[in-house]
Amino acid sequence: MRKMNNKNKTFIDKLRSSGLRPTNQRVEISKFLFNRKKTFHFTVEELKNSMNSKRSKKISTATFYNTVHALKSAGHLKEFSLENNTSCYDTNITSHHHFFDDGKVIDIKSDKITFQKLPEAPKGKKIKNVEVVIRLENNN
Amino acid sequence: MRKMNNKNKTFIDKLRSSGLRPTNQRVEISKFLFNRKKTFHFTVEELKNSMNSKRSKKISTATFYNTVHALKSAGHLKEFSLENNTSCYDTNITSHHHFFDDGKVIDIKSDKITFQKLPEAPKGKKIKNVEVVIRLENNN
DNA sequence: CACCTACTTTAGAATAATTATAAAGTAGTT
DNA sequence: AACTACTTTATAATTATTCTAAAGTAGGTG
Repeated sequence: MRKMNNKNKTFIDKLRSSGLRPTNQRVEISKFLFNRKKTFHFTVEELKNSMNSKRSKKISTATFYNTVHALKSAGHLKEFSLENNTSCYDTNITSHHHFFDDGKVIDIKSDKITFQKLPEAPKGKKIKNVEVVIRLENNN
Repeated sequence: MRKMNNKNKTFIDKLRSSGLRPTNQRVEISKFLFNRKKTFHFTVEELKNSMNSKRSKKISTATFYNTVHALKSAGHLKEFSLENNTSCYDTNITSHHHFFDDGKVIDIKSDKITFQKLPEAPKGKKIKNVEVVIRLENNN
């Protein structure tokens, strides 16, 4: 018997409306990612480990990559690069900035940073977005 | 006979004063990186290819990685991550920002961006640096 | 419902960037 | 000239990610 509850409906709709078939794996991953209060930062490897450690039937690595890319393309995830050259994803897709604190990533709400001066885009180009990273270190 | 000119002296001193033995490979790489007017952005792979294509005696990949890391640790290079998860290095070590334009990186002088508002660092932490990336796209 | 087809998932191989290893070479000191 | 610690090198190993091609499934269609 297939599990199904009213939570799933939300994610099935979310997937469908993005042109993605709501397969079991995609629904499970969506539920894991989006069914939470706080925004969530993760690498694909971390996502895979957290989910699969709780599951008897594992989801394959390729599916995690496929699904995360699909969700990103659909605009449900934001991607950014960490120092150590791995892709990190963020369930907070609103425009915002980040603290980087030794591998840990903390969101900064967009309105916490405002600019006095910004450069013009080179000729023929325009600004797509502005992203600020504030690197932290320990006091003293 | 060992090649030696007054340019080399500069880089030998630069290496020595950073606690790095001025080996031939390191001097050559330093000369290639720092003996130019404009600042230079590169990945290790690019550096290796540009230098080795002109050389009969090739420098090994590991040495390029070792030397770039050593120069970075000594504060002569800045590192940043590209979208495609490769490390990019910058010979401009002064505080500054970047335009990212489809893989191409363009420096933005520090004084071209000023802040009206910046968030406070979390308790026990302080701000190490603030880095802005302005992503560009084509007009229209 | 039975079937069809395009989209998905999967295990495993392939790739790319980087790091580790350990043997041979070299700088700088004695 | 000899010594020793630091470097370089080729090669293997590792890590993150993508590719491949075969097996599975969603969502029509009749």
